[in-house]
Order: sequence, then structure tokens, then C-alpha cells
Amino acid sequence: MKRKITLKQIAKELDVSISTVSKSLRNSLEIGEETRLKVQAFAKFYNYKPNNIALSLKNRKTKSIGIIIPEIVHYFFSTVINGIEQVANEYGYSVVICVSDDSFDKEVLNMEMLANGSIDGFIMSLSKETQYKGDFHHITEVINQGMPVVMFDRVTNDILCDKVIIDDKSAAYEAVQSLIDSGRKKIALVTTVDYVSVGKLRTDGYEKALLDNELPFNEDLIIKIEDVDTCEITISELLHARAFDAVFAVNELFAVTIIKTANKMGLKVPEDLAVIAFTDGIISKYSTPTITTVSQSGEKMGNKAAKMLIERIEAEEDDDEEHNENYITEVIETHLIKRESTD
Amino acid sequence: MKRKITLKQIAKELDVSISTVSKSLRNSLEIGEETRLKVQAFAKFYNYKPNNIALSLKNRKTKSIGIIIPEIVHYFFSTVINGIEQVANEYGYSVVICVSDDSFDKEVLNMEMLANGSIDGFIMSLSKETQYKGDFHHITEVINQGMPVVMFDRVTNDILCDKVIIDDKSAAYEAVQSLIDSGRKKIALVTTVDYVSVGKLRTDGYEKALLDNELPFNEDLIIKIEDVDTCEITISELLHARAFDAVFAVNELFAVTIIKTANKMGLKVPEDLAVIAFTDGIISKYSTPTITTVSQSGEKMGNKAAKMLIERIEAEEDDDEEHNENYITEVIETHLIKRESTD
DNA sequence: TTGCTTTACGAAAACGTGGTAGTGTTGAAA
DNA sequence: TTTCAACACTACCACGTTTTCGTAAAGCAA
Repeated sequence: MKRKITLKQIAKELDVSISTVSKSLRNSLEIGEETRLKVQAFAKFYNYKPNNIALSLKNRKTKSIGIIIPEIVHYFFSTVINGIEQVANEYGYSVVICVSDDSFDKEVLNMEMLANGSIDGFIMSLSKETQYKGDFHHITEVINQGMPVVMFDRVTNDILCDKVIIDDKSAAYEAVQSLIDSGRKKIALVTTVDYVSVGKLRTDGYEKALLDNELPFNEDLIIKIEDVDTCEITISELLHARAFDAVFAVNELFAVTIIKTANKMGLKVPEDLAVIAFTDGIISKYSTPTITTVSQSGEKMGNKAAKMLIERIEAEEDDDEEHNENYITEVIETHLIKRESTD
Repeated sequence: MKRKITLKQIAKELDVSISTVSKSLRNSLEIGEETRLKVQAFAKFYNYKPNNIALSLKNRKTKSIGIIIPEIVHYFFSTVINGIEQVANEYGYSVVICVSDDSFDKEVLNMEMLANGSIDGFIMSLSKETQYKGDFHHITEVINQGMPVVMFDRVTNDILCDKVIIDDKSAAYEAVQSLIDSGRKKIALVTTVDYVSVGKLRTDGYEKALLDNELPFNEDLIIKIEDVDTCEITISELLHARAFDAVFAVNELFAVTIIKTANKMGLKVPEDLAVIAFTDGIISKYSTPTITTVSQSGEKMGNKAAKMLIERIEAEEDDDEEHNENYITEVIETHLIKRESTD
């Protein structure tokens, strides 16, 4: 077992100074060719690679970015990570990932863990609990320290920073409109509890589509679900009453559960019940019937977020102290992917 | 914007030495109470946190572990990450994730990027290309530098290190046996190309189960699929010929595609065709019918792998030079989760 | 006063790197 | 012989921390 070799060891071995070694390896003209080649050969032989940690300390840059997300076993979030990773890699950055598990405390802890020099910037999506509490001090703190932050998907207006979102409201509008266009009149919205920002926006879009088409907006048709396990019961009751002929679900898990429930009751999808889901995940592609979805490209969001963050990071290098605060909110376009669950 | 405060700045501000500050904050008895409390108060006020990078440099530990996986938008791998993350967090480690995209070059690049001091150890699953090439020099190199490596799922015998796997062979055996027990005689195996180590082992288990039950082992019933898109065609041909009455698929994507193909042809699952899949992912739970699977708990694998790695890392602290090479291969148990696709 | 121990703190090295500034030697021009 | 530049290299600093060693001042006994 040979430990990684350092400049110092090379210097000692070749009986020159550390600076000579350093300069030789960076091909400085200060060093005579003979010495330079000798050093280079030696370094190559021992597979010298500069120590990243030392470099980070010196340059005050780690070339890594921190990602904080609520879940990782989650199609959408993992595609976002994928998108981030691609861009990060391209620019020579590593990504370090922390999962908040939708817990406020974990989110804070994770941010503190990374904020002490480990990374150059954050990309994050808020945990449910954080959104519920409305406490963002950990984020402001980090930003005040001059660390760039990009938020995506689950964002908040209370924090000024770059953001990448989709236009949840108009995407929901489009989905509901397409249900209306195919003749549906009683459209239910299956959503999560209010404090998750995206749930709220999608509800707004749903409502607007109804009103624009002069359809009644009926509170009873908004089904708020906190736990997916309770979904089935609620749904089946409403289906029994034939209370609706179409469903817009804010995620594909709800959608597939609804379809299964409907099937059990002998209802046909899409004939008796049309279903559209938000988030184009793997379930929608492979369920029976396949589910029409509003795609939100996690990969694109990740790409964009990473680009924004890295630009911020590298911009700070120049105008060291004065960071301009013209924050951008990027909106990623969505589109409806028609599949078998609608007609 | 206030940059993070350092020991030096505190020292200057309070007109004491850096060492005094450091010691005060670590509650050293060397420092008089008055000074100590003064420093602590000041540090608290300015929210002093030691710089992780500096600590890493000093202690030669980064308290972070590198994960290299082929894909991240992948149910199994993301559950493994989740498992790793849980344990890592518990022990105060961060995880930095690199995706090899099943490419050898990326795998090498990523490892080199992380190996220069950024992390204390690796947890990895080999890329397809690496397994195909059989070139593991990048891994041996890292190990030779004294960096602990734990491999999981897609491992190789050519590398000596800790490993976490499931008993693919006996798990496959169990699955096929259960098909036989329910009266199936012509059982097809839908698998990937050979060089992915797990595919090979599952094939072995399949074969053994057949032979043990004195069923013919027919090469034609082993369907090797490289690309999931070609799956449907191959399958439908064989189904037409009624060549088999049960399928053991090595992943759930194959399984669901098979079921859909069978349905299209008017065949009923499980009556006409029983299906079992490896990997208990999200598709199996939500497809129609739900799919009987061999569960391989990614979370448990991740937990175990992380524990093994961290133990190695922290063991090295003590017997600094001599690391004992009694590597362990941990086998995670699997079990059959019966769902609707079998009777 | 001298010699010894405590108390309370500071200086400096170390981790590994890279850049700036400096130093000493050589050879050639004045 | 002196002076100056070119050359080839070394010294030193900074990044932020911990830790070992050192030491000045104070206290106390003889």
C-alpha cells in the first residue's frame, strides 16, 4: 500500500525544492528543461495527482455543489439529480447529496453540515415541513454568507435567490382544459395538503380552467390527500356517487391508485373516468392503461439549475465582494403527454 | 454579506492568539475562564463554525464517502443510495455521488476525480461496460492507495474488497421453484446479456431449479435482451407459439412489458402466463396485475455497505499502516413477494 | 533573593498546494 | 575587473485548523 505521493515527497526524493517540483509540473519556464522533465517523469511514475483538499483550502473553492432534496427514491427528484450531475460533471464539479426526508430539522442539519466550506453552492427543493413552518432562516443565513443557492420545484417567495420551476398553474390549466375539451364536465382534483407550494399552484390552475369554461367550481371535488394509503377509500366513495367523470391528480401515485380503484368498481378508464396526472414518471408509462401526464422534465430542471448555480459561482470569482442580486426565476415548459387514460 | 469568520479573525478582534481561540472553543483547561468565556461568546455571536476543508486537510479525513453507480434514475439504485445516506448521516458522513452512465470511461474519470483526497472511501456498483471489458485497474489503484472500497450488486471476483450482494442464484432458484410448484412446466427466462454478473448468476439459479425438478433445460427459452425496446417483438413471437406458460424476468421492466404483450394477444396473467420479476420496484407494485417479485432490499444493501465502509475507514485510524485484508462478502437475504401475476 | 511550580497564554509546525519574490551562479558586455 | 542580465532554482506566504512545546508572570516556600 503506497499512500498518495505529495509534492514534498517528490521534492525530497529528487533533492530539489517543493516549488521546483510544483513549477515543473505546471510547465513553468522558470525551470530548466532537464530538471523539469526529470520531475515530470518521476511524478508520472508515481502517479502524482494534486490533493483536492489542499487545493480547495488554498483556492477557497471546492468544485462541488450540494443538493438538498426531500427524497431520493422518487422518480422526479432522481431525474433532477441526473440533470444536475450531467452539467456538474461537464464543468468539473462533483455533487454531494443530502436527503431531508421532508424533515425541517434534517434539512437544517444537512445545510449546516455542508455550509462550512464543503461546497461552493446549493441546489435545493424545500421539504414539506419547511414549507409548512415557513422558517427559512437556514437558507437566508447561507445566502448571507455569500453562498449561491438555486431552488427548484418546491420554492418559496420568501427567499430571494435563483429559482427553477415549472409553470404549475398553467400546466394544470392545460391539463384540465384538455379534459374539458374531451367533454368532461365533472372534474375532480386530487391533490396534497396546501402548504406544499406546488399543490397550491396546481389547484389555482385547475380552478381557473373550470371558471374560464363556465363550469362550476365545487369544493367537494377537491380531494386533499396527505397519505396515499387513505386515497383509495376516499376515492371509492366519491366514485360510487358518480360524483365525477374525470380526475386531475397532482402526482402519478394518486393517479394509478384512482385507476385501480375505478377498475375494481367496474368502471372503465378512460370511458367512464378520464385521468390525467402531473409528473411524467415511470408508473404512468407502464401502468394499465398508461396514464396521460403533464410532463415536467426533471432533467431539464436539473440542467438549468446546475448551469445557473455554476455561473453564479464562477461569476463571484471576478467581482469578489459585490455580488449583483438580479436573481432569475427560470420557468421550464411542460407539455401534455397523451396516453390511454384519456380519450 | 459577511463571509464566514475564522479563528484568525476572532483572534485579531479579541487581541489574543489563534491558539488561545482554538483552545477556548474546545474548552481547554489551559485557558483561563474569563478569556475562554469571552472567546466563546464572541464566536457564538459571529456564528463561528470550523472550516471543514481545513479540518479535512489537517486530519486527513473528509468525512465523506463516494458513491459510483451506473444510473440514478433507477429504483433499485436510488434505494441503495437512500440506505447509504441514512447510515452515512448517522455517522456524520456526507455522500458524494457520481453516475457512470454504464460507461467505463466515466467510471474511471469519476473515481479519479474523487480519489485525490475528496473522500475517505468508495461504495460502488460496476458499470456494464466495465464488466464487459473486465478492466478494473482504476479500482485496484484506489485500493492500493489504501482507500477502502465496498462493492455492491454488480461486483467482480477479480477485485479483493468488501462486497454486499444478494444470493442471486438461490433467489432465482426460489422464484423458479415457486413457478414449478404452481404447476408450470415451460418456464422462460428473460434476462440481459451475459457480462452483467448478476444476469449470469440468475441464469444459473434458473437452470438449477429446472434440473432439480427434472424439467428440460431448453436454451430456446432463455431470452437475452440488450435493449428493452426489442423485448416486445421477441416476446410476442414466442407467446404466439405458446412456447411457455411462465416467465421469470430478471427485472421488472421486462416483466411489465411481457405482461402488456401477453394482454394484447388476449392471454391472461396469471392464468395463461405466470410472471415473476427480480427487483421489487415501484412498477411491480402499481402495474395491473401487480407483479410477484423477488425483493432485493436496496435499502438494506445500502445500509450494510455504508456500515462496512465506515467501519473500515475508522479502523484504519488506529492500526494506521497495516490494514488487515480479511475482506467480507455480505449476502443480503431475499424473499418472494407474491402478488397477482402468479397463482 | 533564589528556586520551584502553576497558571495562562503564544509561537510554530503540520496538513498540501501554488504564486510571488528573492537569491545565487554564470557568462558576457562595458 | 566590474556590472548586468539571464538562468535555475529556493524561500516564503497564505488557506484554517489543531496540537505540541515553550515561556512569561505570578505565587510560594526556603
